[in-house]
Amino acid sequence: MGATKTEYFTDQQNAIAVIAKALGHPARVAIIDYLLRVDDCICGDIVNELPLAQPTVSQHLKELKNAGLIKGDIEGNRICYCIDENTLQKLQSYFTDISSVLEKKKNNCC
Amino acid sequence: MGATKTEYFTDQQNAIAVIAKALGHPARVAIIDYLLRVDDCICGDIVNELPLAQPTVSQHLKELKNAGLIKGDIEGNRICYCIDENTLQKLQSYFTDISSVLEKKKNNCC
DNA sequence: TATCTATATCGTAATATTGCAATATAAATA
DNA sequence: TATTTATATTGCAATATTACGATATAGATA
Repeated sequence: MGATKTEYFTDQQNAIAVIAKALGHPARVAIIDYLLRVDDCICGDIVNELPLAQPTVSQHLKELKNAGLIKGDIEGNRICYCIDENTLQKLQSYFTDISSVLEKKKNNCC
Repeated sequence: MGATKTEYFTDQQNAIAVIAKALGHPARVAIIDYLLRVDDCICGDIVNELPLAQPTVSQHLKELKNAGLIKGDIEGNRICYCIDENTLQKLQSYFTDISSVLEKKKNNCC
């Protein structure tokens, strides 16, 4: 018990859940926000932007990377992270689909 | 240690995280999918649609409700759940914002 | 009223997440 | 080469999540 039963759900459902889960922590939302604000990709100071210790930030970055939401290249001393637009696109089109279904339904029963 | 430090982040960041977290489990994505497929709001058999025990489904429904993603009315013996479009709208517009920022940036450095 | 049916809650075990100090790694620089 | 700087990894404690059996609740129905 305790572990998510991913094998019982569809690939699509699991894929959406993985991406959503990665965004399910304010620090990770803050990281995405920061990467959006920064010009180009000269990152390297994400740690200073967050109210968390360096290992904690590193861990959150790892999770965002595992979920495919960001990608990073080694650049000398530093790592340059930026948003992976493809993955965000996936989530966005999922919501677009939902919206269009809801649009057709127009059920106001609740 | 161990608890998320929500007080360190903005209301917006926390709000997005709460909604995303609720979608961060395939069973809950499956529930949303099911509510989208069902005509009207004559639910009442969500449990049979999922490969999980009834208390587990009930718990997932509670979390979706707490996050504002679904709403439910008591209808006699049953509870009629349906999607709360406003909350989904919030997430969707968040992604739309992100997309428009990315569109302007066009940074291909990673 | 007794029973059935649908859902919620409680209690608890298994597992996962969050956060950080300590330490490791590796490139840059003195 | 020694030091500095940026990031990752390890190890661990605190907390949260996931799942479900047992039980409670409450409307519907016999």
